[in-house]
Amino acid sequence: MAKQNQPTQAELEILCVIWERETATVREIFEVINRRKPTIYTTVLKLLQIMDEKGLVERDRTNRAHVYRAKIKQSDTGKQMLRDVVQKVFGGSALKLVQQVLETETTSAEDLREIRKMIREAEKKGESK
Amino acid sequence: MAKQNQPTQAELEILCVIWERETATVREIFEVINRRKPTIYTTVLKLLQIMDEKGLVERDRTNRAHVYRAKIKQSDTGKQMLRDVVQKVFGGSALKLVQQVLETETTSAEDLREIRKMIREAEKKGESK
DNA sequence: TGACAACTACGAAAAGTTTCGTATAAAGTC
DNA sequence: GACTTTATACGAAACTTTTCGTAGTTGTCA
Repeated sequence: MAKQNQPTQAELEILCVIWERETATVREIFEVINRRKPTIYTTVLKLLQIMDEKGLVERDRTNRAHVYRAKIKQSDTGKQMLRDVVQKVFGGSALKLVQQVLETETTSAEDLREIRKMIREAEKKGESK
Repeated sequence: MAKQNQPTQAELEILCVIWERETATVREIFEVINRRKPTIYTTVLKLLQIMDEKGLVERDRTNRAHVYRAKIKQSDTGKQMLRDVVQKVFGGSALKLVQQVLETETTSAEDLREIRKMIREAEKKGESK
């Protein structure tokens, strides 16, 4: 089932790192995060333990250094967060949101082509209904 | 100047209501929010006072019931939030985000046409550089 | 004017999140 | 084997955010 367990800010930071590399140990995650923002090792560790309890990640304890893996998908998390943003600040309009993104983020030519393609598909889907 | 003062969850909830009606009293905001989630009047009041201090809203105190108005724009807040989401869960790719939105939210035919237009513009902008 | 209703102010409790220190165990090194 | 390094566990402090109760003020109306 779905979750009411959305990750907090710090948890998201950590999930990010895990998502990028499929699997990670505390030390690996710590290295990355510590580079961006000086942090203490056990803080990351503790957070991961909490995330484990919450079911956001799972861990393989066979080796001394436990290996973590995300239990929630990046795309689901993104979906949820976007749903929130659309709802709260774009009054439910996906259009306005996309508009905002295209204005704000620099988007490469390939990406734009890609988005075009997606729109075609979305239109097709719409017609068939 | 820009702000590091992003609204918290509850504050956003309130901002939403204000954005929708330009201007609002505590009672009006309370009514709306209380409908969604039973709340106590003074909780909303307190939050608004805090938001005032933070500069998220401003208030006209001439009448007994103060009239609040958002001091940060909905679009700026949206921008900021999207920047976060793009960064954190879509690895900085606006494409992936748009993709997600088009898959998730139902988007009307007109909206799709509109998005198309925006892409043309984005492409033009890209070329000119 | 007196009683009541609707407001603001605000401190402090409660809840949620993040950070940090200490204890303890396993691995590696000389 | 003793020493150093690198792990996990975990409680509790520190912060942040949200909720709530109480006090005091102002307007209304009979």
